[in-house]
Amino acid sequence: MRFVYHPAADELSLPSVLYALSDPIRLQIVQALSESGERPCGTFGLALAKTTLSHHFKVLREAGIIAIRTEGTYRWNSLRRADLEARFPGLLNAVLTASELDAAIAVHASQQTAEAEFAFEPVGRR
Amino acid sequence: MRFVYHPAADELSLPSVLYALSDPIRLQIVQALSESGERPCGTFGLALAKTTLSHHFKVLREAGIIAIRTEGTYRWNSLRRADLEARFPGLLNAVLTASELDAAIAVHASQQTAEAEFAFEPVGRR
DNA sequence: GCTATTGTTCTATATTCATCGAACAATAGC
DNA sequence: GCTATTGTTCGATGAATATAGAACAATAGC
Repeated sequence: MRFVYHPAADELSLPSVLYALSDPIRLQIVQALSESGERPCGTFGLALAKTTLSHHFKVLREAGIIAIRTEGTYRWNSLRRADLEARFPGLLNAVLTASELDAAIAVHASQQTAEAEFAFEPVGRR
Repeated sequence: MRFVYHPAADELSLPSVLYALSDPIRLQIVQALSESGERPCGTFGLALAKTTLSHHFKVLREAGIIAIRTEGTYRWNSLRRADLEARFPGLLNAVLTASELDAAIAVHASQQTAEAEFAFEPVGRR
C-alpha cells in the first residue's frame, strides 16, 4: 500500500475513459466525487462488497479519471478534472450534466409505464 | 429486413451510450458518420467480417446513437445528433472533439517511445 | 425466375468483466 | 506487541462481449 500508479495526463485514451464511465456504479462514484470533493473509498454508501468497490476504483484510476492519495489507513479519491479537461475538453462536464439529468429522468420514469419503443419506417417498406 | 427498432429519444441511457462509444471501432464509425453524413454499413473501410460490423451497428443503434434507413439493399446510417443533444447536451460534440484529438495524438505518439507512466507520491510515504 | 449485392440472424468460441469470499498489507491507537 | 480499521490482491464464478463462419432475407437488374 505504498505507491499507486496513475496514467500521465497525455496517456489517457478516449475508449478507456468512456468505458470506465459506462458503468452505473462508477458513474455514481464520479458524480459523488464531483459534488463533494475528495473522499475515501468507503464513504459512498454503495451496497457492494469491499472487493467490488476496490475494483471499480481501480478501473477509474487506471483510466485516469480519479487520483488516489494515501493518508493513514484511508485513501482519498479525487477527480482529475484538469487533466481530463486538457485531454478531452468538455467531456467530463457533459457526462456529469447528463448523469444528473439521467438520474432525474429515471426517478420520473419509474412513476410511469416505460414501454414506448418505436420504429423508424424504412423508406422502401410496404 | 423490414422494420428496424430504435429506442425513443427519451429512453436513451447514459451508461449504454457511453458503453457503445467506448469501442475504438464504433468510435471510428461515429466519427466517419459525423464527417460524411449518411452512409451504408459497407462503406467504412473496416477490415472486419460483415457479421462483426453488423454487431457494432446494432450496438450503436440500440444505444440510440445512430438511426438506420433502408433503401433497396442498402441501409443508410446516420447520427441521431438532435436526439443525443436533447438528452445529453454537449456529450456527442465532446466525444467527437476528443476523438479527433485522440487520433491526432495517437499518430504523434506512435513516433515516440511511450512508456512514461508516473506515480503520485502518497502523502504518508517514507 | 435467376443471379449478384447488401446486410442480418444463428451458432459457436475465446476473452473480458462484475461480483464476491478469503487472506493479506498498512496504519492508528492502545 | 496487539487489535481494529481501511483497503488491496488473489482466486473463482457466472454473465456479457467481440469476433467470425454458415445460412438466410430482401432487393435490384437481367
